[in-house]
Amino acid sequence: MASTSLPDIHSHPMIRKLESVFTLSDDEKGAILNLPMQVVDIRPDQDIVREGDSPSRSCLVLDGFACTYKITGEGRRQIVAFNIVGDIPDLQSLHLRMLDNSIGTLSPCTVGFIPHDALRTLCERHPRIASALWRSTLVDAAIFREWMTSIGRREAYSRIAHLLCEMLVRLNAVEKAEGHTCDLPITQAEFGDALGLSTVHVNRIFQDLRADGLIRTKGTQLTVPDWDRLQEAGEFDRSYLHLERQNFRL
Amino acid sequence: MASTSLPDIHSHPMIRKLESVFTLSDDEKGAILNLPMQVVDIRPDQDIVREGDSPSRSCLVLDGFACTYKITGEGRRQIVAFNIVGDIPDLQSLHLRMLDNSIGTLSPCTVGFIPHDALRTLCERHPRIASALWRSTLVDAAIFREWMTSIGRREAYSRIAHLLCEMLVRLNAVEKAEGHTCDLPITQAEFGDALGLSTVHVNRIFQDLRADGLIRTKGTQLTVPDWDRLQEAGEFDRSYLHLERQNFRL
DNA sequence: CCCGCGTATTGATCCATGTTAACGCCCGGC
DNA sequence: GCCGGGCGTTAACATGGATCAATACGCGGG
Repeated sequence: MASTSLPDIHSHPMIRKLESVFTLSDDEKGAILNLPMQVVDIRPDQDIVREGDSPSRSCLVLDGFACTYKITGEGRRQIVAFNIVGDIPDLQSLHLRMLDNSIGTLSPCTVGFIPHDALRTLCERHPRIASALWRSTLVDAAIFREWMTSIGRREAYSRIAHLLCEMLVRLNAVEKAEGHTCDLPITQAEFGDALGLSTVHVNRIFQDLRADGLIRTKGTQLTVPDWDRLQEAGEFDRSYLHLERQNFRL
Repeated sequence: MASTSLPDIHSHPMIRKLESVFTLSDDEKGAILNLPMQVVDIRPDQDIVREGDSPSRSCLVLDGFACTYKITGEGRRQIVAFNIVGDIPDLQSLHLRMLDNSIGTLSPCTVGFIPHDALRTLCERHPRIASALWRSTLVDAAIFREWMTSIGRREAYSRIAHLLCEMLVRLNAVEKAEGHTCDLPITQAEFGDALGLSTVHVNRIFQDLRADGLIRTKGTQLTVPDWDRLQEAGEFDRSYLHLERQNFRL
């Protein structure tokens, strides 16, 4: 599969992501740019891969919002992660035969499928890239731990505040937010599925957050007028995101 | 630091764990056996490492039960993982500068501290071991996802049933259970902290599970008289544990 | 054999959040 | 400009689980 060439080197989301940890050599950058990648556009609310699949490739989110989720025996959905540009939400399938979760789009998405063979070769030849990819799966795990803590031990108000803080910081890190404003094409029902709350309750709390002046929304756009108070409300401390070399205005 | 030599090759928990995925060469086994390891006994309810630490070594659980946890701003505890023999609960610190969680003992524990240097060298020289360690952090993440789903979307009864199934399967995998019986030195308060429930409610549900004939307890010992029904009650499907080559009686 | 302490158990009451069911708004398609 | 569907909003009511406060049990130490 030929790779669709991207405008310039720094716009490759994988390079951008890895460079947030350390500087890549030209050789390493070249190896990434030469990865075979099948680029596909996907409509909203479509599954990219399904629980039980044994994919032979992983998907890199090039644009849009996706989510990782599981469905309960009773048919209830738990979203365990929101995936944004640069994320490789099923990188785990490189080492685990069977997917234990599904991944679906929330908004229109562009994703790049990269064969496992190519990734394995990349890792063998470039140990630093292998480490960086390992690291990125460890950051994902850190986010899981934080979400678990939110869902298990924080009340709805701070749970939502926390998630909004996280999304804003992560989107800033990939330049998909301008300061305290970002586009967040996530419905209240989807927030509920991520936070273990009902849609109705999410709605109630959103109104409280607005009334308290912590957030403002306009369509899918979120603005945070009082970043400090939102962080307090959510007990948000970004260190679990393990961001390094970030150029935050936040 | 000299390694305390262990009885025989197969009793090294790390070898046993890695061999559950693929067969190690003698060379690989030797490298693991030669890892420098400081062996320490730790009393119950002691922290092994704390959130915010930047350790230069990782700890391998050699015996006993430990847990990974976070404390909320309001001082509430969320246990995000139970650690048993063979687990390396802070392996992540090999690639992430700062720990985003604490790890503490539940029962008396023996742990082995292995310097990061030694682990990094091991990974460089033995790529298959590196992959296996990466894999094991991915399995940990899969367990996080499953717990999140339980906490977010399952009611208390099936949440507890699910966790008991998981512990029994994991303990069987490391030969720390005999069929449907195992020693589980975890208090009801600790179960509560792991499941996002109050101690009182955990107690009530345990009584329901006993009354329904799904479990029996005697001190810290758990017996599951009806494995099928317990699995149903917890919607338990072990595939997320990604066990391979297991010799289950279960 | 008794004491003391951590853990399990119980009962009463409260409340955060779920459920159900309308209704309304906005936006894209025709 | 109207229609339809998804999403947000509201209200009334139900409930799982939290909290608080005793009380009981089991076990190691003296």
